[in-house]
Amino acid sequence: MNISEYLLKMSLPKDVVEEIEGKFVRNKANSGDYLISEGTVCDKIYFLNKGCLAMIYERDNKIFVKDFVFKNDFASVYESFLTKTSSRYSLKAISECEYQSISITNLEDLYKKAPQLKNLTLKLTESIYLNVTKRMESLITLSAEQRYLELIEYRPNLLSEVPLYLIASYLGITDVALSRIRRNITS
Amino acid sequence: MNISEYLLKMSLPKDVVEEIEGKFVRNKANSGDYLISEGTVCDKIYFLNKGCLAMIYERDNKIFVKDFVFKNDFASVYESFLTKTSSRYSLKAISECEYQSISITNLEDLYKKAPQLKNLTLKLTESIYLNVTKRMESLITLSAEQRYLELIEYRPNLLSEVPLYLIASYLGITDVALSRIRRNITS
DNA sequence: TACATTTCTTTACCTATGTTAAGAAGATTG
DNA sequence: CAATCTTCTTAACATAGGTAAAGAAATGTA
Repeated sequence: MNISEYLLKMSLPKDVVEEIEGKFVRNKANSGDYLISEGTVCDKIYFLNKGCLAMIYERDNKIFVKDFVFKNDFASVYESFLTKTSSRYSLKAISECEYQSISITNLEDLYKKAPQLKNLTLKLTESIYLNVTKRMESLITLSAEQRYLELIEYRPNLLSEVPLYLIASYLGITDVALSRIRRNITS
Repeated sequence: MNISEYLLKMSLPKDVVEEIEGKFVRNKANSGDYLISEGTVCDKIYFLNKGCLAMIYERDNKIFVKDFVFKNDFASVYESFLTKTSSRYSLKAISECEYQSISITNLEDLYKKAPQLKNLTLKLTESIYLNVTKRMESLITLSAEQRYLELIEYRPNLLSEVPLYLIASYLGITDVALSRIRRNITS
């Protein structure tokens, strides 16, 4: 899947989609590469064609996973992108990736030519808002075990694509705690 | 402060602001009143002129506070509003409140007449996204005590306007745990 | 294939927070 | 003002999850 198919699904007209597609630059990343590094301003929006990304935050030898991005979805360090301030997160490839990206300048040009796109941006912002909200609710209302079960039900491919210590971090627990939880479940 | 002052600050032209203001209906609520009840669709956006609201979720005799709303800010059960599905949350007045509200129908009419307003909506969605994100980060990276200290620094008026057991819930802990934390701090 | 590195699991011990229950303090109502 | 209800604190005990360290398993590399 490429970005055109995605945009057509969102019922944008074909000519607009072609213009948008043209502004997106194709790229590859190896596992471990950083698309965005902590401390820099994220001035791009990415669309992931293949592979898996993690938005992470490193401190005191610990790693905090803010979110995962799977293929056929958009990615950006939105706080940095929206506020044009330097990002507290890195966007890191955790497998071999293929992606497309567009700069904020090109995106704003497109807004002028295709105002419908602003709707798309609004929808994307809404969609990531709904995601963060759901996750926050899980953190407050569920136990770590419940969150883990919910996660693998909701994103079954996660286990095969992402190392457990990153999943643990995403759940807000240590790898040791996750290991314990997994043992309890299988027994 | 009323909604006009707020909108003028966001540099919307005066005539647009007046039209918007006209579509907002003024209302009052007593402490304990529900503006929106769990299970209904939230089809309004509120602007709080006075008082304090809590977005809550009740289950098994427990109460989960999703967010507080203070005066001079907008409120809505956004997931319900955005997706037009029934809300899992209630919006409850926790003090004497005065507010203004606009229905989604009227809001969409305004979009047609004043497309700039869509920008405002985007900005609001972005702003609540930034809030939820910040809170989720706190939940993952900080201890309950750190979250409490951060909260009272960031929202110093909270302690005087909101009962502690609601603050505890917002922090993701019990009232008992918060009481312990407060004792440790003052000693 | 052998060695090195990364990821995962296990153990032992520690701490923060949950649960339940009781009482104190404060607020509300007849 | 007394009675009632709500909120806050404290105590005692239970449990989930953290920390550190070690080894096992898996993966990557010379």
